[in-house]
Amino acid sequence: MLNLAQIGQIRDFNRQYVIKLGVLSRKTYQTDLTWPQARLVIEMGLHHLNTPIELSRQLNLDKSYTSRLIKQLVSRDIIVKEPSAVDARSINLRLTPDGDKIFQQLNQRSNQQVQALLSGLTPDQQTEFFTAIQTINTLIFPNKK
Amino acid sequence: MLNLAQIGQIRDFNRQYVIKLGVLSRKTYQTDLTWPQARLVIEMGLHHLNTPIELSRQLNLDKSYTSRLIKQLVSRDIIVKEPSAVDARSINLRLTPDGDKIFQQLNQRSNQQVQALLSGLTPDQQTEFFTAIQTINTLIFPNKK
DNA sequence: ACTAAATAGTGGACAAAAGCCACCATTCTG
DNA sequence: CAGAATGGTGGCTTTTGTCCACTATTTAGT
Repeated sequence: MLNLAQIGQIRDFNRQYVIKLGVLSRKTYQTDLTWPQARLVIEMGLHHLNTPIELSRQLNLDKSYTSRLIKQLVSRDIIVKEPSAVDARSINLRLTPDGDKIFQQLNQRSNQQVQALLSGLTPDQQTEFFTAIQTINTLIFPNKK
Repeated sequence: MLNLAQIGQIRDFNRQYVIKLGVLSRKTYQTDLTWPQARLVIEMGLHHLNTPIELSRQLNLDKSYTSRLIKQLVSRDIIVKEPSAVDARSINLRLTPDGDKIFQQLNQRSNQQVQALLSGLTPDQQTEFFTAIQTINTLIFPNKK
């Protein structure tokens, strides 16, 4: 078991890391999207989540809020709604070509942000960083394919 | 240099970790504080930041917003303002005895949350986790005492 | 097959969180 | 000593998020 000083260090790290990532990533890069809108688009493009309920669960957002965000994106021709073939209560969402362009843009800039974050490190240090992330990932989020 | 797949894994981790910590930590445990208020109290208790400007910088909050949060905490006798001896523009903040109790409570529960997060791991895995956090910490936040 | 519970989505109303701007007072800098 | 920078505050607005109620469908139990 870890002692209190160690727990404290973990919490310190957590606070700092969250703030740092928040600052870095809350940018939406000339896409005219708000940050929550961009989160939806990124999840759709990256993980191919295509129902409102999946998105709201993944992003931990209220489903009515999610519904409104989707509505905003639909009205801007970034995503489209289609009826679900398997569940009449549900809908399938799809990025439009415009939406996909926006996703590509967000995705590319996000990659650049991470690279910038690591740009002060040597290649060896970057690998060390990556390995540590993998370690934490498998320990904390074990149920991943 | 890391390749795109690795960058992608890091970003995946970042997103998940931020969401997880957000969910876990946004609780203020019967303290009747809002989350931003609690953040201020924790920073004060933990790092002894005692001016509004330090707090706003550390938490990355707008200074007018910070000012309002402080006002709320003062009105609830959780912190007090005192004139600064060294800079007449500034103020010193201090937790009242009540405020300190609240801090202790928040702090203890936050520790328990981290412990709960790690409770599914063996002691060896917990140590592995801690080491990985330390690695990332020193790589990303090198300028720490 | 039938009913009750659970689930997906929506909208109204509202609260919480945060940002922008202008301003004052003080301190720092050249 | 003038001008720039800094710390703090308040007005005002926007963004973000929550709660609740409701409809339509699907699932589970019997």
